[in-house]
Amino acid sequence: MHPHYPKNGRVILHVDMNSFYASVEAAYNPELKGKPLAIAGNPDERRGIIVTCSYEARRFGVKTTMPLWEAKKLCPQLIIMRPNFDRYRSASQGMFDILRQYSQWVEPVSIDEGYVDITESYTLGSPLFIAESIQNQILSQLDLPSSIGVAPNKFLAKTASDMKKPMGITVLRKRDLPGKLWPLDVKEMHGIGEKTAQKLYSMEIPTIGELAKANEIILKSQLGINGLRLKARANGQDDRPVDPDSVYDFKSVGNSTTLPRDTANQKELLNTLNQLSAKVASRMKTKDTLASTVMLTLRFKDRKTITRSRKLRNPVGSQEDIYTTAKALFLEHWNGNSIRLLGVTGQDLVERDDAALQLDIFSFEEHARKEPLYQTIEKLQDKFGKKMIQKGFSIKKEKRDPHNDTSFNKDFLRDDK
DNA sequence: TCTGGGGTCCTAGGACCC
DNA sequence: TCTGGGGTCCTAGGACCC
Repeated sequence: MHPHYPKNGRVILHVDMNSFYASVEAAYNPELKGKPLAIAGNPDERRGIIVTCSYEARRFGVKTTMPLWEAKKLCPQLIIMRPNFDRYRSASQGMFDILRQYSQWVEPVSIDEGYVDITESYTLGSPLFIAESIQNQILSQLDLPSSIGVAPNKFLAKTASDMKKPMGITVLRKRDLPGKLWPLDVKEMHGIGEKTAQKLYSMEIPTIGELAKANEIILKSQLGINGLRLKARANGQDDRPVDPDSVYDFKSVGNSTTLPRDTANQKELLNTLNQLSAKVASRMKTKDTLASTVMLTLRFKDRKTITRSRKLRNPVGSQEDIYTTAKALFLEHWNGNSIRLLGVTGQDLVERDDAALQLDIFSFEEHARKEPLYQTIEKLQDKFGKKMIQKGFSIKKEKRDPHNDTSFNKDFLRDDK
């Protein structure tokens, strides 16, 4: 299935779109080019934050996740737009279509970045030539800037694409590590966030180079197996394959909302919960999936957040079923304090057809206890047809072929991400 | 005037089973 | 009498990423 691993290694690209949402808006409306532009998630100014901003805005100190009011203070002439997800989705689709012209081994990571394994694409030119060609094509066809990392594995490719923005191409080979990677602060490393960086500092591991030669016993005791993985990455080791199928393996579907104001009004909260359940149900329907577990998220006024979940005997997909469980969890666990955010998530997802089958086998067992077996079999024959029953329920869904599957864009890109 | 919304993966304790 | 060791499932929380 996956490209074999040649003796002389793989060639992986990581393509990362620069300030994607803002760039797409500027491509739609060229008057926005060269101006400080920010996309803000929430129209409410009190709670709004910057999702993406142009490089011009960054020059004023505006950053992603910054509250809107703060950004305006730093840059009064900042142009603020709401997100237009349809535009971003179609731009993303265009970008991945371009990548697939160079290799079938394309793994979308998010709406604006992906990996390409070009090990077997050598007939098209050198890796650097392919990277330049992709970058030029994305710019000329979509009017969008990107950065590309070229490396022997995913981690180094990801790290490389981050090194030169916007419109950079960076090659990162193993022999480049001492000069280019090891001098960097550990907090620059993908996979190390605030907490882990602080732990590493206190262990006197301030740079990626120190991490690369750190004591594994100590690393494991402080950071678990993640510590060992980080050390391997720091040494340029990463054998994760580029997997075009991973996009289908979603594990959960959730919707949440920060309320316009904190409230302890039960009716209002349940009403919101109902709306969130409807969103989750409709998204699960387009993904043709059911949830075996429903999770409720509550964030209180002080931002303390709790989750409560329940595994169900039978998977659910309807708005009513999801809401019933979410509501029950809410009534069981809400302490009456003011709520800032509510969320509903479906987890343990199963495909709809498989779920229906499970249900019927379950009811088969139920019925078999209560009535003569032949009656049950007759009923099931009515339902499935005689052939299916004779086959003994061995009805398997065909495995999807991602390279010949037009539902790709529907599933992955049409869903708000 | 504080800090959105969508996810993934890992850990850890308790229940339960053999 | 007074208690092993291993495994899985469920639930909750935390770290991280875009």
